[in-house]
Amino acid sequence: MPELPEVETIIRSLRPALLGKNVLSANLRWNRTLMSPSPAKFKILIQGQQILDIVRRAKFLQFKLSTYQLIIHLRMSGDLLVVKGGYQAAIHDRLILNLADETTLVFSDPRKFGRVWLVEDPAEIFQTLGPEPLSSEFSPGWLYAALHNRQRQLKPLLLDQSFLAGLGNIYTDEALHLARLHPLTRSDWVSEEEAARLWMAIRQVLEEGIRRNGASIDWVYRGGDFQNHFRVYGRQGESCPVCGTKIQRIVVGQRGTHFCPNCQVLTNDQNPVK
DNA sequence: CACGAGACCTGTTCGC
DNA sequence: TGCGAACAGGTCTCGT
Repeated sequence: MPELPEVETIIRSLRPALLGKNVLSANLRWNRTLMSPSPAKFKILIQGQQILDIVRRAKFLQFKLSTYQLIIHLRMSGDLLVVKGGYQAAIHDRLILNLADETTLVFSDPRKFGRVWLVEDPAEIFQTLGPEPLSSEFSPGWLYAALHNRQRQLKPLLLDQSFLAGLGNIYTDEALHLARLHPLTRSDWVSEEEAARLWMAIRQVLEEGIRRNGASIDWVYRGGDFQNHFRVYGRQGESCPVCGTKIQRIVVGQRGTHFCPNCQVLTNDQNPVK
């Protein structure tokens, strides 16, 4: 699914097209997309709501409306697009919002994992999220302390949204390679210097992802071009851009994990997490 | 607390 | 060509 940079890119494209617009009606085409309230209530409550602002929290899109907030998580295959003029629903459309001025906001999601909420206050949805990696709250010192609070493998820990909010499978692999840390490294074995490197790497890959308008892989094309600049993700068998060693793919926590066995050496292999 | 497996879903690509 | 397996940007729940 989209990770932080893809969500950020989508929001930046939606904002100018949607701010100030009123919602006329909603067409929910797959009930399980909607977490709350009930479909009937949702259709009534969202009518007449004006879109005042659209912001991002972790991988969630947060639409601030007149009274309520529309919260959307795109999960693996969700996408949002704005169509001007008449719109004919397509096969994978799960929620369609008809807006003023012949404008349509379409939530398309082939795999049906995406979720939508309409709430007065999203605090409950966000309450378990860790810090934003691009905020000042996320500092090298915080990261070092947080890593030492746990005994987890780095890769699954960085994917854990309650630890740090926004990284997904691609940017985690990219950040670990840039930081020269093996995905299975024990979090509490990371030195201060390594933590600082990881902090810098996370910032750098996310910022580059945003600068390149995100990554588009598979058939879910969103226009970004970060996929052409991956260091290791999906490049198993190819040469490491730093040292030329063949990039390896292993499975960690049921996620494909890509790394350079020469640049990213496991220093605690005598003391694995499990 | 930490991990692995299974579930939720559909579509594409890979391997024989 | 065909067909099943493997795989995909995420997250939740359960058992150990």
